[in-house]
Amino acid sequence: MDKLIYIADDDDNIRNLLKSFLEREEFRCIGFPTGDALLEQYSNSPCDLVILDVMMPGHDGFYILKEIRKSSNVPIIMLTAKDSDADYIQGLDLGSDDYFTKPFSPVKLVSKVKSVLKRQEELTGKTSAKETDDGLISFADIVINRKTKEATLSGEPFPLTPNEYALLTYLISNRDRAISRTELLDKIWGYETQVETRVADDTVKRLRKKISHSGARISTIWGYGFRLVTRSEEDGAEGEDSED
Amino acid sequence: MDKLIYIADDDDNIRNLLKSFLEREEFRCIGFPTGDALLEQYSNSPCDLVILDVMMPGHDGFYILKEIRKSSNVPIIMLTAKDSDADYIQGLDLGSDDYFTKPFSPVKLVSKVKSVLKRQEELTGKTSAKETDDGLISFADIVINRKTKEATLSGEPFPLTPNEYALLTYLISNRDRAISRTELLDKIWGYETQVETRVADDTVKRLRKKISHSGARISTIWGYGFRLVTRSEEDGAEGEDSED
DNA sequence: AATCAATTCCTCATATTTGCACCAAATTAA
DNA sequence: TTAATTTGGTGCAAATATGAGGAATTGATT
Repeated sequence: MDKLIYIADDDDNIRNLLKSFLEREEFRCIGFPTGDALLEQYSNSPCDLVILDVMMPGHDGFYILKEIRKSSNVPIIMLTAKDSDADYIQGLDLGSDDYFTKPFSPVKLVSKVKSVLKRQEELTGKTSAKETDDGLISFADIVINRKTKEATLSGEPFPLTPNEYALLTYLISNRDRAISRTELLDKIWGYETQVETRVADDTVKRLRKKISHSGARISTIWGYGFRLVTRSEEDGAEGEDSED
Repeated sequence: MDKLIYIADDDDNIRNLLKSFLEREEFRCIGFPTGDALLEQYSNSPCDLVILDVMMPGHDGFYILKEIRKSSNVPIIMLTAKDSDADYIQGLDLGSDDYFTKPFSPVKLVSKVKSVLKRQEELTGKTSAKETDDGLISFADIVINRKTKEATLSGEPFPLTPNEYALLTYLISNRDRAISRTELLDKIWGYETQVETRVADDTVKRLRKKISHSGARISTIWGYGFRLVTRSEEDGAEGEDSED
């Protein structure tokens, strides 16, 4: 996973507690005794998630939150001691942020961190190129909106099932290479699922039918997997390098 | 300030240039590679100002301008590559608020954006797509007052239960994206893990019934979750939901 | 205790998606 | 060429997702 988390809390105990729990889950953590210190570090070198206590020496957590929000949409989890703070937070339009009221369960916080990061990844995806930071990715005349989970073909709505959506998004994000069946099964169906190898072919088949009138085509790499190509460059390169 | 600006330009460089300049001034920006993509997004979730390039793949900026003007008086700034009066006049007659000829100064564009928005605010009071300073957020003909926790529909009082209120508020403040069930459970019910429950569906069900006579609709993203859209433009695009 | 509103749970009906079997077609190897 | 393997298409059944109605539960108030 390898995500970097900044934690600001003036209480050493809480900071270290959080660190140990998060590091046990393979997160990298840096703690700060004040929000200002965190902010300073963040502006030099951003991280993947921020945990902010509300009450701290110097500027309070709300101030730091606002400052970070001026330049970043990094997920932020607030820690509050008082219920009144919690009320206040709920009144805010916090967007994708979360809050915890002390005392809280470190286990729950960790799982919250995980789910927040997962959600973030869902939205942002890890696309090589072409991704416009507004959540749109496209290939030929197909545009996928990661935010609304909608796809369009030449501007027309283009209904996709969940699996088809995941497959097409993955293909588009990896347009520059061929993808093996096993990789598709891993990434889209997950490691655990016990399904036939041919299920990927099934979804490819259905997706092919749907995009048959588009400028995109899923070419077969015989004995290996698939690759997304534009219809104009019909004969995509066959056997690329790595196989597995 | 917190205004939302949509930009349509097929040139990634220009789009990103504008975005960075505008975001530096605290505007929120979403870029689109085509006017059609912008139009689609706008109809689902309006913004406070639109910047349109004239020459784009698909429908050109003037067409998009006309389409937007059919339903909205949002300020629109046109970008044109040609320094011809025809463009200027045509643009003005169609109801654009201003135009810039490429190459233009980003600084000037930003100041124009500011002045146009200021004028707009003086004219229409507060018609921001986002939260206004007095704690009001709105969508279609629904207005929610976060301070008093009251809602109105077309000005009429609109009773909501606590869960319905939380759900609707969350949907409205995340109008630009689809929201998964697990996120709703997480945010509104506070469930950490994926419990097998359909409480979210239940509340969605009841909320749908209540807003059935409003301009808003909760569309289902099959296999994923929900998203708030306006009822008026589920028009041309029929199956505009049920995609994932 | 009785009542009421809000929420959750349950069941059923329906629609959609997905996995798989089976066979045909394509590709490779011999 | 033939045989073995891989891939693609059709159709169907199982699994899953959704929505509606209403019953059960909770919690507050009388």
